[in-house]
Amino acid sequence: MLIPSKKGQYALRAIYELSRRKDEGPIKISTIADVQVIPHRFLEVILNQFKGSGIVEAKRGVYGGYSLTRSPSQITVGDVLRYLQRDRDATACLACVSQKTCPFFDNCGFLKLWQKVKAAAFDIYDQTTMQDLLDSNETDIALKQAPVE
Amino acid sequence: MLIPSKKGQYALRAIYELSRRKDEGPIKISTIADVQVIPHRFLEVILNQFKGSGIVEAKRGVYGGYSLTRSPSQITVGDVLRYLQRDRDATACLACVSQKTCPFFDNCGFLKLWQKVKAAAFDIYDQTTMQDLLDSNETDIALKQAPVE
DNA sequence: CAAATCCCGACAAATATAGTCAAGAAGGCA
DNA sequence: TGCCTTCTTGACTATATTTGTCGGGATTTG
Repeated sequence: MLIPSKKGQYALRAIYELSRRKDEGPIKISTIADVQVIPHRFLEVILNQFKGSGIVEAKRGVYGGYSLTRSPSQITVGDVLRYLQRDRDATACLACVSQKTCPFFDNCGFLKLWQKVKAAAFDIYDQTTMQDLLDSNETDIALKQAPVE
Repeated sequence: MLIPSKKGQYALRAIYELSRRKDEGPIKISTIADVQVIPHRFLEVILNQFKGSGIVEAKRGVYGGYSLTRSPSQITVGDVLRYLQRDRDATACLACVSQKTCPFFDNCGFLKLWQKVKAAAFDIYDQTTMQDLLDSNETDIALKQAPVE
């Protein structure tokens, strides 16, 4: 998974939405789900997994919802993706499909290659903050409204 | 898929094996499967998909088997992975999970990010030839036999 | 012709991903 | 207090994808 699964993309979109509205106080799951077109129940599961991540926090009750615990410029795509994967990465060998079933163990000629690629991908993910995404999206919209001909 | 699935890894290992033995004439599927620990029948399917790729060619009959059509230094990991994916990439949007279901179409803030990551990965894959893998593996083995202390 | 080998399409099994549900806990407010 | 709203939790189901298998057919060589 270097281009995230739907779940990963939902997570990012949800956190992106929270970033967009960081000054509106807690945002309800149902609001995020509506705006970002994510199945409500599934988003519950997803956001719940971010408990303890230090990225979001939840509040129950009438004025409850989710909000960010740090500013969008301090949350990277890498943070989000890594957190979503934390248990899997521990066991699974990123190089071969699985260290147990790889017949070459530490002598697999492809291992270094996979590591290089994963590093390259996470270089990019780690350098991209939620704030960057907000900014780049605004630029896009501006360009569309006043296109250069 | 930027770190290849098992199938992709099988394909690479098979072509790697053909590279190692490029001077031995056609190699039987069953030989490749044995050496590289790949399910025989599955490998049949996989190699069959490379028909028309310009990477390998098959010969039937008693002294039949597979062989490369170009030298290992002219086959990149990118060639192999791309060929394996050719039909999928045509329809599926590499950016969102699928263009049809992505609610943001061409306005998805993440699209450029996925493209960047995919490009970074294929930069590496396209620069890595089968010959490179052969060479690097030999170096590894040499280092193990005479480790620097 | 027979034996070896690839070829082909359909099928089956395993795994991963995506999504749902029901009941509970907690916060806010009258 | 009691009620409404919202997150919490864990189990459950459904769907898609990946990984394989099988039987029989086509080719080549001797």
